[in-house]
Amino acid sequence: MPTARNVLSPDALAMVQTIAETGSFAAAARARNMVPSALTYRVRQMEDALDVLLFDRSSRQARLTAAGAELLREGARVLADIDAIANRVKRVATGWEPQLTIAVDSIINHATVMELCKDFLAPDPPTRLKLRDETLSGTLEALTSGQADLALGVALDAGTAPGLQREPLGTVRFAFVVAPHHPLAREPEPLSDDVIRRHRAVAVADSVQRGGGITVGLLPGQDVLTVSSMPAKLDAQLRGLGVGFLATCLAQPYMDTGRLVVKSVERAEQSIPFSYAWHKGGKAAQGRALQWWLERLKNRVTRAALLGLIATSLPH
Amino acid sequence: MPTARNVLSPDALAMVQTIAETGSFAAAARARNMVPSALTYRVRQMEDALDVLLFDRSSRQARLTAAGAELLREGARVLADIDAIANRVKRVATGWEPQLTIAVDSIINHATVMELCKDFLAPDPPTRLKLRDETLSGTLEALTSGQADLALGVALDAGTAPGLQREPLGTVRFAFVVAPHHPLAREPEPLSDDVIRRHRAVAVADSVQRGGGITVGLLPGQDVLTVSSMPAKLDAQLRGLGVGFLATCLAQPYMDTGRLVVKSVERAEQSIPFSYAWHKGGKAAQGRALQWWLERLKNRVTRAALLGLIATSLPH
DNA sequence: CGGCATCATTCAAAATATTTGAATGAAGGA
DNA sequence: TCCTTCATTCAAATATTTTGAATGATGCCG
Repeated sequence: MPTARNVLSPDALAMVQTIAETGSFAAAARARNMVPSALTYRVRQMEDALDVLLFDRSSRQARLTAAGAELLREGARVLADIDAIANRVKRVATGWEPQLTIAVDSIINHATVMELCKDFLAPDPPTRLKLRDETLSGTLEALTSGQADLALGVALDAGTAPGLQREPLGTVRFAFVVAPHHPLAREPEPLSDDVIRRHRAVAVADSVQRGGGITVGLLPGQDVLTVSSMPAKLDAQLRGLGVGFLATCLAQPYMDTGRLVVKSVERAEQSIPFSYAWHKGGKAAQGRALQWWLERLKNRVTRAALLGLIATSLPH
Repeated sequence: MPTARNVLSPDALAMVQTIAETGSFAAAARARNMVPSALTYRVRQMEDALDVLLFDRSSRQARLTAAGAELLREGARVLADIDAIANRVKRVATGWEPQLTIAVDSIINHATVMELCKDFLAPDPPTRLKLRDETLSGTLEALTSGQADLALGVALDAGTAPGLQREPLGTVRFAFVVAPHHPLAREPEPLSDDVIRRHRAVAVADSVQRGGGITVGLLPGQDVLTVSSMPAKLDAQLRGLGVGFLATCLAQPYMDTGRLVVKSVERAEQSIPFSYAWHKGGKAAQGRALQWWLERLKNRVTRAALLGLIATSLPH
């Protein structure tokens, strides 16, 4: 007793295609190096399993019924799927992961990440790439929760989790900067906490999904404008909507042109080391995609470019 | 020599699923009423065809490799597709079309069409329904060009094509109406062509795809605002953006509340009969979906509702 | 209209593929 | 260490598919 799952093999669907293309059972049998009765037998098997006639045989050449035409149409898509799957399974067996998810902190230079993606994807690897934008403790959490395979831009004091490997990217200096038209621009230095507290701060929202998240650099009782990334924080401060620390590498072009002014403050100035992290496991446990990225991240210039410390010009 | 197209049958994919779910070859064999060696043989066939190991056999229970996991993941979708196709082919064989396309003129009452669609789709027929909005000669052309199976709202003087069947929906009266704040509202009646020509007309664009299309009711040299449907024409005239004829059934609520004013004109007033049309062919050549619609369109109340001559309350 | 080529099918035999069941070696739990 | 249960091997049994000859039907061409 044949069932649909037994007889609707890709080869059977391909046979229906050949019949439609050649116009007759006889021609299709010749094209497939079969004897006509074998082809008749197999079509019958399909018709029995589906309990419908796929072909109208009242004329000399058998013609597709409406049901047969429907099977032809839908079957073409399944055929393409199967061929793609077979190809994909074979390629994954070579050691490449089906997918690699990278959590990218908003401090990380976006253009550099894109350049790396371009290099990775150029030889058409089997691995699909997925980027997730994160901020603050959300970057590491994506990794520890298993939602990401690699995290770029983890602050070194952001806690430690067992089972993770880390390597340093470099250190980012933060400066307290304001727009030149902001009232704080005219205050005598160094600025005290009391003076700063009277003005709105610009803060980046933590992208963490579990727990309360962290806030950085806020003074008690201070008004705050919350944005979703470091570039957005920069923009808000350029517009004089608020004040706060910015990575000097990010703010430097604007400091050079006078659109931002550095103010010295009584608080300790910040200088934070960032790293990248991935799950522990020897080289044998890592897919080739992750190995590719870890290899590229070893490069000193790449690291600096990711932190925006130099212009994007990666070595190959 | 097995190939991917031979061995990646839906039944084989289902077998991989059972192995993953039960956790071992032995349990999967029991679940499928097979002897263990038969299952081993079939897995081997798949592995040979794909030239990859789908299972790691170094432990007591065989475990999926990365390639095997990929096949499991992608295979689930193909399985669902195949089952849906088998179901669909069988239902199409019952006489229902895979798809029915209806061209609906913009004079037709939209809510009534939706009510009919709802009734048609309620018993979950195999036929997919596709509506196309058309205007003027585009409505009939969709039918004659084979892009629609049924046309609702064909003007009776819109030409005849061989091979079509027609039935009347009813007659729509058109009145020349203007917004009360429009300058023409204060002109003495009946309005001559010379007076009308000085004011912008609102015209509906013909949706026809071949040929130049037709324009209705424009005077030579008259300014025109072209919109895409009768409801849009009504809206433009309510806003006093232009003037022209409107179906009285469409304009009546606004005439009653004084938002539109009827003006008598020297030109002959329009009263146009509309019909619906489909391809010639006896009942045996029509799918059951088209038959359903033709049966419903025989009803006198349905016809009036489609022309907006009565409120939408269809008999079942 | 008749003849002929070619179509799809039937049928039984041949060939091939799949399944069975017993035996074996290995993993892993108590 | 012993025992259960795992996956595999192997040859025989069973099932399925293919073959090839014969047949009846369609439809083209002279």
